[in-house]
Amino acid sequence: MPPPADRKRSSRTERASLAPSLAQVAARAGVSVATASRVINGVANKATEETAERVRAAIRELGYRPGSVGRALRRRESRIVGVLAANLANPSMAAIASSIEWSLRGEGLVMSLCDTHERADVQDEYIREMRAQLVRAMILVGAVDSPALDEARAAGDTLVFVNRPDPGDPSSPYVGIDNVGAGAEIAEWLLERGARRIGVLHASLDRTAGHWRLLGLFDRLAAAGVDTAAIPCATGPGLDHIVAGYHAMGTMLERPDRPSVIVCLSDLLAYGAYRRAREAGLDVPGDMAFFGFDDNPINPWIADWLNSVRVPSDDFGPAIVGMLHRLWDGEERLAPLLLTHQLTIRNRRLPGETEPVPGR
Amino acid sequence: MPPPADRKRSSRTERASLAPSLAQVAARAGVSVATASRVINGVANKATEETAERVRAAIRELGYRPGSVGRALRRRESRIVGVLAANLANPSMAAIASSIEWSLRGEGLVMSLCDTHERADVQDEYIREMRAQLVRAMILVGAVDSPALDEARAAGDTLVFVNRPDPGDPSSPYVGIDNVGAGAEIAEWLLERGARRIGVLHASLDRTAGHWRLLGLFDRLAAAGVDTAAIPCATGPGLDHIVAGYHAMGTMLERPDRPSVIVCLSDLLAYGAYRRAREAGLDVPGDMAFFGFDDNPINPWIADWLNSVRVPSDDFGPAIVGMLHRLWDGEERLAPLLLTHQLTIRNRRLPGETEPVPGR
DNA sequence: CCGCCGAGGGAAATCGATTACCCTTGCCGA
DNA sequence: TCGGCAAGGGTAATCGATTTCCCTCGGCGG
Repeated sequence: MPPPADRKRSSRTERASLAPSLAQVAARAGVSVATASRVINGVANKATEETAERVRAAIRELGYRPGSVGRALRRRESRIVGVLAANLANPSMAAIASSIEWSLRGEGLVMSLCDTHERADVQDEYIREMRAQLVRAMILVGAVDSPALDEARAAGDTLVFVNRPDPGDPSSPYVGIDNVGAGAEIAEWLLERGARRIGVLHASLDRTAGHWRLLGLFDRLAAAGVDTAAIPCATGPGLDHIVAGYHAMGTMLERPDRPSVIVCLSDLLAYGAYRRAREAGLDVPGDMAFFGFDDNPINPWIADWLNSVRVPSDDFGPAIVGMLHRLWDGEERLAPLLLTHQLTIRNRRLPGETEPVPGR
Repeated sequence: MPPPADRKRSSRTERASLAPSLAQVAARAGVSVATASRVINGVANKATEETAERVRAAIRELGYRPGSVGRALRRRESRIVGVLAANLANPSMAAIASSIEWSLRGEGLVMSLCDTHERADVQDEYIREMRAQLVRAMILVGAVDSPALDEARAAGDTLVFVNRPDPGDPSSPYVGIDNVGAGAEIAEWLLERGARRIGVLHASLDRTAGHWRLLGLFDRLAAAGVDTAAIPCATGPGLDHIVAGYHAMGTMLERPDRPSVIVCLSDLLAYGAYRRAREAGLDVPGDMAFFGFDDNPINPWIADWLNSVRVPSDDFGPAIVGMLHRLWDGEERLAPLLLTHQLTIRNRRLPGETEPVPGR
């Protein structure tokens, strides 16, 4: 609640022309506002074709467009969909947001985009504001646990969780990729190639996609008899994955058993690690191979040293909108929707490893 | 106007709990809605401290928050600011959008983000929708000429143009960088180094930042006696700068007088060109030096071959919000606000050029 | 001829917050 | 003592669109 609120915007209130209202349309067409409204909304058996045409003509002549605010007030639901992203600086989240925006537009909806910066208090503030806007749904791309989130869930708001399941209720609608499976695929590839000296770089593992990616990676390796406890892991401080990757790589390079394959739990970590490795005089990918996750669209252009798991950013929008429709249609328990990822290998050679195991 | 409109959302209308209204707060505090409203908005001399405290207590107990929709309807102005970006897939625009979002949040405003895809019809649709939402302002990051834009300007809406001036009125409020100056700085650097074999890659030059960058570059070169008409320029089709850069580079490589320095009018063009050059067997930056514009934040990490002009993305939000306040305060003719860019040189060596001219 | 039904359409309530306008009380100066 | 004024607060209009009632008119079956 902003206590004083600046009230000095008066000079600007004198807008040149106000948008025409439904009342003006009705007057011009010689009908009541009720009838005009019904024509606009296509209510059947409520107007002669001739009447309807008069209304439509008036709309055209005045350049009328229904005011979203009045409509939202009455319907108790606006045409806005709130999208709360944990970190817009991450290009993969930005790409997902962009995909969502485009799909919403196809439905006549508008995206309101917020960056929670992974902070519960900021997320709370935005959730409350979105609810005050009577948004039609909220899409949380990387949600954190917070009181307002609980309120929204309890109030029966339409919520879709993306990339990270609802921290407060695992059964909430979810769209993402199979992070465990993706981790396992990298493990599989490394096993086939006989990679031994593996290292892992990660940022926060608390409730993040990274947690599951690591799980899938290690489970598959362990199942093949690898002692995963002996695999060196490094991390770095901070929310910025690039910087974290840079520092984590610094730690990794100090180890006596320096790995030759670095699996980074996100592309950004790999970017930071890449620079650190090169500063240390290493040749990439000659001396060290890298794996990432997300497969940023720029990788094929300027980072062909990076193998990664492609996340189908463009599929998120349609998938999420589809899920929204099913929720609005009253479907209750929606199974998590896992989009298909794809292991993208740009660099097959592993530095200084034993010979590849012949194809099975 | 969507003709039929699906009316099947009934099952979902049964929200569990409705948000409390001002009337409920007033009732609980034992005052009228008018008084409650005035307490909330901090109207002076309209309530005893004791009364005000009762209202505040009721607000706390009910968890009340003013509904933005009712307020917007009455005030004829919502707390939303529409941001229309020409291309969100471009990380530099996404970074600017992110900066704007963060600054708006500091003002208690909410960003509604739209991607116009450089299309006038999409921009029109969004502008009309934003106006129907009674947005407090619209920020156009790369506007194109369109009818609805004219309407908005004529109606006296608060508009701020970013990166690309208002195509319909050069005197509209503008925030950007000095593209001409930035182009000139690159020219200056090239002249100092004695670079001769220069090539230029560009996408559309129609009313874009690239147009001014090229102008600054060529003017400065021409002033130093270089025959700019002889400088090879190449372009590629499409809206995606990366792909355009890739194809443009293909064209450039076919020329007999292959340049050794490529100035790309955006970083993305450089990314595409980089891959094409490497596919042709060139070593970058050994065989070919690259200049870009925007200086994507990931450059220092994974693209240290690229010299670029840093655009201060983080400064856009504060600058734009500052401009909004001056507009709301009634200031009329705001001079264009040019943020300070910076030439970032990561690679000083020019391949196969004559010796650098000794420092002047 | 009566009752009923459907089509066509209008009047007014409604959503939630703001605000113009009005009323009362107490105090102070003339 | 009276007028005026400021503080404190309530009533109701208002913003724009939707929607619930309600009314009228024709036609049709009984």
